[in-house]
Amino acid sequence: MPKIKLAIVDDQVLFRKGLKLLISSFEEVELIIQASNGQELLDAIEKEQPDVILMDLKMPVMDGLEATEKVKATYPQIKVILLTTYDEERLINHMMKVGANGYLLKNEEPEILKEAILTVVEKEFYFNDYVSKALLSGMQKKPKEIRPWEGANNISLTKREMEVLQLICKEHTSAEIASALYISPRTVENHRKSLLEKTGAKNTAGLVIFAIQNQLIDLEN
Amino acid sequence: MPKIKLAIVDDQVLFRKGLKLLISSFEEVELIIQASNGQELLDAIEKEQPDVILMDLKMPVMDGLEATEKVKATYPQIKVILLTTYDEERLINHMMKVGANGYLLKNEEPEILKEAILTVVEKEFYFNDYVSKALLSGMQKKPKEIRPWEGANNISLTKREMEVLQLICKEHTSAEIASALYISPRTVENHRKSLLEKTGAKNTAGLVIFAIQNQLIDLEN
DNA sequence: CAAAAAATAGGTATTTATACCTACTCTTCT
DNA sequence: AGAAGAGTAGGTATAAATACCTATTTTTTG
Repeated sequence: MPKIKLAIVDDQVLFRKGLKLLISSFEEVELIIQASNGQELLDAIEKEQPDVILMDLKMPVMDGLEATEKVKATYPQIKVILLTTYDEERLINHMMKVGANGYLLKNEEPEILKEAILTVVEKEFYFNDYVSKALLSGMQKKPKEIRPWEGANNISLTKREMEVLQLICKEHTSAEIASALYISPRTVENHRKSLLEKTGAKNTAGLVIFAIQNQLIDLEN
Repeated sequence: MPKIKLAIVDDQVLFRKGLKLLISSFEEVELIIQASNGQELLDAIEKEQPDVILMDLKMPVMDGLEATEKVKATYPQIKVILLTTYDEERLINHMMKVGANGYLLKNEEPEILKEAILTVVEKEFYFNDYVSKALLSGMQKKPKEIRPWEGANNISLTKREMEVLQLICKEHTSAEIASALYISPRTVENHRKSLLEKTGAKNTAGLVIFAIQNQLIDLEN
């Protein structure tokens, strides 16, 4: 069984040296690249591709997020584990978006590091409890924003109006919405009318803007 | 140490009975509610609140997602584990959004079920590999769908098209845009036409979505 | 239970948007 | 010099959205 080829990217020399020593005690892992920033890493992986990259989040020249994105664009098969000092929940969502396969606190035990490396190779991802919890709380609607269309602006849309609005944002015509909801096109037009009145929009464009500003629709899908 | 109070919600009687028997072998857990749909559950938890709810995703009257949302609105401390037959990746994101604490396939081993129940009580969430992987792939930008109109397609709007698009997003009609730009309404319609063609939008709503996704307009103003 | 709100749907009319054309001028690029 | 694209504008249609109406049924709420 071939060893897992590893790259370390961190601007702190001492941290790299320590990590190198630590990793030399893992029989399954072989350190092939050491870089002090994202640019150095990108230059190095052109010659030889590692299986896993341990990447510091905060680095000069090119930070971990940017570097991860670029690595993944060219070598999607390389697994990237991001390292950071703090448990920055708000960053985790963004990390995952750039394509990182895992996330690890720098003050974890060496066994956890080893487990993370082996896990990303085997399962494509490594999620510890920090990440899972952050992902969860990041995704879940906060009590306040469960119904964002109620409250602040004091505009409350009915269930039907919401459905119609969402279909409008998916570029459907009144007739199409009518068949989708099994109601008359005239009824849809009534809903459109009250949507225009309630939101103060002048036309369909205004309705879409309203929906997006109030996060009533999911731009991703 | 008090037992964990559990509720089961599933429309299939046989499944409920089987689950009940299974759970009776867990010393840490006590089954206090059985319901066959979301509405029954909501009625039942008014009298006594469980610690954990095992909820089927597909149910008549009120499905698992809707029921989860309603339970969480009133009793955010109750942990909800959603059960489903298939590994429906595309649903997982939505499940988490309504506030579920975990997600489990119905064909898991009993030990996994027990682990899931104990884990949600202890850690607020239970993520198995299915979920983690789905979450990850759901969040990561797919190379192809990052921005279909950027890169490969390389949609580039002309100066005029951009101006027209921005005015469309400000809820102006073609006639209004024409006077604003001192050109004929017909010309504006030509620009609209090429905007629809270039962006692949079906109508004004699609144009607005495009403009926002590509940050061509400022949502604040 | 009565009142209010929501959802339903029809009539009629006008305004806007979209489709499919042609065609001229001007600049830019090869 | 010729081609290509951008910007301009007109004709003729149809499709869709919007404006005002009335009116019934169902659901929610006080």
